[in-house]
Amino acid sequence: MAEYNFREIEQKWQQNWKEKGTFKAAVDPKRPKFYSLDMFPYPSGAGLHVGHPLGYIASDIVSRFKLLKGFNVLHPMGYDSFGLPAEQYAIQTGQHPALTTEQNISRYTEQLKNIGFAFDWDREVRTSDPAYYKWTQWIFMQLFSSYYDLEANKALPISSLVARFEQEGNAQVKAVCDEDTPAFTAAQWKAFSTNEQQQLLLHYRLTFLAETTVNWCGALGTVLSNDEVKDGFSERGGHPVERKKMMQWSMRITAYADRLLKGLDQLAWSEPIKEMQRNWIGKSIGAEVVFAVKGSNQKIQVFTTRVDTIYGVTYLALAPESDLAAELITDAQRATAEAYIQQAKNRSERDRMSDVKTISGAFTGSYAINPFNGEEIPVWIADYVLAGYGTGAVMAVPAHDERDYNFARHFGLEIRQVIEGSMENGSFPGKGGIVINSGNLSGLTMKEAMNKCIAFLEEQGIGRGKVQYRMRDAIFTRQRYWGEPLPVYFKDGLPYLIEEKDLPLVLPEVDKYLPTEDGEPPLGRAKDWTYTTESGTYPLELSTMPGWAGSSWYFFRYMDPSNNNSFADKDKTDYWGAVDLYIGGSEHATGHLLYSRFWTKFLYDIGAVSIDEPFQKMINQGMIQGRSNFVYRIKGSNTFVSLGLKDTYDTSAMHVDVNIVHNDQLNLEKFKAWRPDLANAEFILEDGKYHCGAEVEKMSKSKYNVVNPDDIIERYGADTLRLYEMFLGPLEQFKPWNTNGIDGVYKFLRKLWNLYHPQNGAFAVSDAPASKEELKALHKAIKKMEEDMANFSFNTSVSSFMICVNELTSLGCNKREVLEPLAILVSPYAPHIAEEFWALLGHGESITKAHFPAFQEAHLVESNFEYPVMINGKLRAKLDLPLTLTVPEIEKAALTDAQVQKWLEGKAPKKVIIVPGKIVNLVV
RNA sequence: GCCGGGAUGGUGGAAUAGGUAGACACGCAAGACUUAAAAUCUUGUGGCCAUAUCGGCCGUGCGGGUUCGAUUCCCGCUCCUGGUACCA
Repeated sequence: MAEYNFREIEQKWQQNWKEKGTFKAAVDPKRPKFYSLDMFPYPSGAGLHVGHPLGYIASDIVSRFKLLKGFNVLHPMGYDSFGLPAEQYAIQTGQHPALTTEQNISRYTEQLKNIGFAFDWDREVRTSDPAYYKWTQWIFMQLFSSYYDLEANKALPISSLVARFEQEGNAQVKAVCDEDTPAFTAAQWKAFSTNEQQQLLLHYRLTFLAETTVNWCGALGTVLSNDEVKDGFSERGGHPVERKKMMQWSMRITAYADRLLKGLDQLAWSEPIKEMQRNWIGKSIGAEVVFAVKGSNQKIQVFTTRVDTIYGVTYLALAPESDLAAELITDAQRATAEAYIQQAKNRSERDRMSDVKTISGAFTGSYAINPFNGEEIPVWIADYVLAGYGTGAVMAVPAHDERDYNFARHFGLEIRQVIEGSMENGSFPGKGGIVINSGNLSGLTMKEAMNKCIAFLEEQGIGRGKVQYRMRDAIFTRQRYWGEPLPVYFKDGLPYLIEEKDLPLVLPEVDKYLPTEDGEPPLGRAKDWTYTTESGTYPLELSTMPGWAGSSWYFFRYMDPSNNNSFADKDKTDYWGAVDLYIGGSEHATGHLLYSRFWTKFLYDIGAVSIDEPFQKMINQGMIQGRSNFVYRIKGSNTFVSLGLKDTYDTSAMHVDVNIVHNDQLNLEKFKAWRPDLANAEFILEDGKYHCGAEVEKMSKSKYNVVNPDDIIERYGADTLRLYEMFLGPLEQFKPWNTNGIDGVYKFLRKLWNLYHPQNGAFAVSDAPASKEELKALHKAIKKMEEDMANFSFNTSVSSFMICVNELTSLGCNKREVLEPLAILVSPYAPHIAEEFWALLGHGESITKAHFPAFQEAHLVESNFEYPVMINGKLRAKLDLPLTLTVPEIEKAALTDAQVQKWLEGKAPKKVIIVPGKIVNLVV
């Protein structure tokens, strides 16, 4: 083979890996394991673009590096194949989502295989495969059959809870349950009907059916979770979303809030992602205080983080949505207050969010009693109070809270300072100050006052210390077709699990993928969507699971993908353990990454797995943005002006396909062929070239800036694509895609090829021993690669390969002693060409079975160092000196140097700083 | 508003236990090869000044500080970017 023929080489080795099963992983207790995982993709109809493989290439490099280091590597790939786009497409075209999904998966798989990943394809999983979702349904069943025990601080079987109820009722049971769970004795429990008992158990189950306020998206006909809604619009499709009360399945993720929070400390994730999760969980420590209402037996419960400022409370504020607000309105205030509630309700979520500045509210006419000093304080309705957080009521302390302050100023309410400090600039939180004007709390610090207040509240039975979370329980149902059916049937209106032997509950066929005429989800159209038990035939649940169900545990399934008796064999999950490296986008910070942690902790609690955090180390790759190119058309003509001249004409910019532009220069022939109306286009050029304008935008078809990896591979090969994606910049950084530098990487591979093919393209290596310089060039690269692997700094490794190859080329190196380790070194980045070299060098086995070359410091040891000599902070001379010199010897050498003496002008330096092996610095 | 991340040549980027700023690559320019183009190779390439030589000055978003020495540490800003938001 004369030239570097990447097409032939890459096809050959991809075929070889497949035939030999090179990347098959298997449990092997003798070798240390390494689990390298990518966030599996949703197979969209648009196919893979160059942004997708970025993270996969990085994890592939790490995986191949770990193989060379002797690890047993698990590196799988699969598809998150349930989802909205396939269903929307089904609604439009009638094509079954399974078919669309199948086609998209084939396309993705083909594209991925072209890049030469070291995936064990035998372990591929698909969340929409019944053999897979059988176990998603099984996990759901375990959640339904469990409750969270606060004493054991873990999930326990619901049967043990029932046993306790039979013994002692629920008064002493410390478990996570709904706020409105009634108290009952053992005798009462036994007297309840089965229905009543089941109803009560739903208050405790880790997945439960309850009326919840949900994000309803009418256009999509389904409920969405908070993280699927952005600014009042659906994340997919951008349709408006409204708040609506509906019967929904929920997951009691809040039971795990504290463990999810604490677990973060042990994880090697980036600080921003951990911080996002902390904010999302939103733990606040405070107190619940009950205010009596004057002349009524109504009570107002508030949550506050600053109970120490209780003497500064000058009004209470209720959310307009709260039922209590409506009840507390007196006749005198009825007209204005009810009008206000109506007005607040009519304002959409979005209005309320975008318009934060306007202060509005209404007085109810009622007064509450401050339990600490008996003061009467007015009760207001205010839309800055959110129904969904805490109790939907706040105690307002205008002196020490900015929102309360603004509200009080606006409505002329009292502002009473209770923390030492200056009110000159309005309210201040005063967290470090001393409490004043507060009866027996005066003189205490915030912490002391809080403790005293909480003790008082608990003693009086009118409140308690409380931890409040921002995170809500996760809604677990979607009124859609293309998802996992819930393994639940209804008897007397109450949910029951189907039997485990009947799993999987397979998604039924329907005639259309739309809701039924009476508004039921699409499964309402299925024939015989019922479940038969000994006692009769009952309707099955019509909703399906959300997109995050299948992705919350897929990392376990890879360990044992075809097991039909359990979701994964315990011996296997014990061996592979937690993911050692997880690479994916940061957009899943609060969704997928939180749900996966939750399910893993639950599976740990029930003894199904031995780890309680799924992802030990995570790297978030930055998004690849599009880089659009523009041409400038003279208005009303078919003439296009090059970038530099566009302002001398009256032009309008037009997006041009980036695939017919190279290094920002337009290929005129391809441009004319691009669209029929451009066939007779004319150009005004600069220096004979047409320069295009460029801008960074999102990658999108309409902007003609989508770059497909297949095109790059066709032109340069997969090894070039892999190297170039890494060379583009740090993995975690957001960066626009542009192919401007790709030629350099391609050139590098050809130079590398030439090292092994020195004359007339014929392969030849010499067995002569390598020179000192040759070994030095090699070992510099080995050292750099090892360091970079530890820091996930892939771009700098590519540079170091280039330096190494440049040096070896100028040394004319052709020694096996250097070229053999060099092939191993580059093999994680450019596996195809490396395999080819390895075979040419006479090895029968894949290069992935080789050992990473051992770095030898001895090859880098220098005898001399060129000292920079700085005089008054400026570089003035360089001195080549032996590294064995002592500090006084270096000083002497520096001071006698002619160049240095010139700058010293005969004066003796005031100060001499010498760092051996680094620098000489003289101060005059 | 709050919480993160960032700003270095024409471009992507490199260098932080403080120690020669601009590695590597692209682009550009000049040259070689060629009928020509492509490809390839060689040389140069931060800015300004300079008798264009010796060389000098300025330079890592802006303004200060610490230090013999700061892209790196500290203080105060500007801009870009991600997340989140009337969270009590």
